[in-house]
Amino acid sequence: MGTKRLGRTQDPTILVLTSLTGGPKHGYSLIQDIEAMSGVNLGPGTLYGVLARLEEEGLVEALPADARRRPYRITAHGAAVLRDRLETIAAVAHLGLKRLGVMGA
Amino acid sequence: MGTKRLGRTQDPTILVLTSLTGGPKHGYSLIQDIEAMSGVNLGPGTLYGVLARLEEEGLVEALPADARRRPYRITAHGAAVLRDRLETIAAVAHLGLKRLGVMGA
DNA sequence: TTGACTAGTACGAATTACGTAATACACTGC
DNA sequence: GCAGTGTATTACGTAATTCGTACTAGTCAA
Repeated sequence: MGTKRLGRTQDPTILVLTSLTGGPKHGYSLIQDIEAMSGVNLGPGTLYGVLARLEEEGLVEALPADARRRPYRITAHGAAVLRDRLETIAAVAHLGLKRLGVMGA
Repeated sequence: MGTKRLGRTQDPTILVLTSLTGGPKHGYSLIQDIEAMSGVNLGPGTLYGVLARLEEEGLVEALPADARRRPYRITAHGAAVLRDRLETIAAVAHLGLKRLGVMGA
């Protein structure tokens, strides 16, 4: 019951990067922020996996961590890549909403 | 050489459904339309896999096919689910672009 | 010291994405 | 008539990702 899930259509990568545009965050606080801004609840497996890949690709970087928190920040490169992606995504979403007859699209 | 790829961040499901809001299409023409509207080039494996899953979930339905083409149409349920999804996606994209300092966001 | 919340790690399982190859029809040019 | 190009789908294997659950551990309040 509940929400039929339509594939894996959460795009955790984009959600993480977008959340980080609001300032550096550590994993747990990313989970909360993403849930607040999108309703998507990422499990730890997903989140930390995404973070590791993003760091590997230089799209985010780790900041000095204390014992309990490992904060990350989006890099300039990450911001550029994200911007590109978001522009496409926004255009597609806008087109779709318009064709679905949603007002203000 | 091209776009460094950031994980699997293409969301073929959303792309297919959004393309179908422009009217029924068969697989091959979906590939072309999606490429035109988003720059994303879906291989046949991805496209037909997504279509099969969407049909199974009742988000799209097959129309009478001739020998060579199997057209699909988005269902009312599919449209409702998509609309929901696109609204979230648009909101996230808008927020991200705004925070990235993109004009007109 | 029990319980709730914060943080992150470990790990397996199931889905998905994605690419490549193969098949087949239609049409064009030579 | 046949080679080549474009349309259209199926088949298939693999690799990557997502996602859930369970576990560890520190902090803080009652």
